[in-house]
Amino acid sequence: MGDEIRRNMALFPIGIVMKLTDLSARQIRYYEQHSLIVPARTSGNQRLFSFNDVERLLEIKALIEKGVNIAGIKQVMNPVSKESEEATVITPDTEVRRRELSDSQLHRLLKQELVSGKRPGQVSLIQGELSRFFNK
Amino acid sequence: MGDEIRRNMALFPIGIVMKLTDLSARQIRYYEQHSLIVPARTSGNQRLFSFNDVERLLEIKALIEKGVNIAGIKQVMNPVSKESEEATVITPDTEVRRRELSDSQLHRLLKQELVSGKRPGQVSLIQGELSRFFNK
DNA sequence: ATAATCCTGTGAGTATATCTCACATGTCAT
DNA sequence: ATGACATGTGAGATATACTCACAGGATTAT
Repeated sequence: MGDEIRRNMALFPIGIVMKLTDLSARQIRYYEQHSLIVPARTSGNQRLFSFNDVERLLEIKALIEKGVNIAGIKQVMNPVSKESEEATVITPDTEVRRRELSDSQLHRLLKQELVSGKRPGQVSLIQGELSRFFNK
Repeated sequence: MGDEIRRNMALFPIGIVMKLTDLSARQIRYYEQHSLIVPARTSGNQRLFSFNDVERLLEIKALIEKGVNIAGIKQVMNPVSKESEEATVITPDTEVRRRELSDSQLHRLLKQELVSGKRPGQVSLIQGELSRFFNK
């Protein structure tokens, strides 16, 4: 429960996300334009991405590489939740809020199957990939 | 071992670190100037901070708030190193360190208030603070 | 008391990073 | 060939960050 809270905190500018995901800025913005991700913004309108955003981007990338188009990705991936849309932006007075993005396990299972070709229950490649960056 | 590698990955620009630590850019740069932290740089010379850097900054902040000066913080904290093992090298600032060391008042303060029950560099309280952001 | 030192604020001027918008291009599938 | 899709690229503007210098309050030393 409390586990996932900070994964929603907006931390990274697009430059870092580009390196983390090996996607171009154009691609990242394009995916946002199509509501695949909804990164937070600074007061100056700069995008700020959370761990969850990076995870989603890695999933998106994997699907793209499999030839899935945007519409297909929309079908397969969890829709961006209301809660995620108001990602936690860090401000001087931010008291971190508790929120839980818990629903649509069905979507998650579908996504995992499509992405990894594995049976549900297995950790997806993508999640494993992201964990290489900050979990271990 | 592989555990710590990613904690050392440069991810955050200074603006994010300011919010995470509630330190001013001036302070952060000043601490770097005195080698308390050594953030990475982008190709364009922008600072990039890792989780470890943020952790160190939170430790530094806690010490500052206790009235410890830079020299004292240097004494108490683990030296910055790429490898866990680092030889004690005599550097140009050794002289300064020695002079500060002669301040028995400071030394006693550090020993009593900061290293009580702990080994230097293991500031569990502060690490707990960082975990509020990422681990929970 | 005066001087020196430490730490942080602030401003100027410059450089880097990111933003939006528009147009171009390659790849498919009609 | 036409068109939709996904991405590249460039221009112009804004935001963020950089270094350097000076200022000043608080402490510490002379």
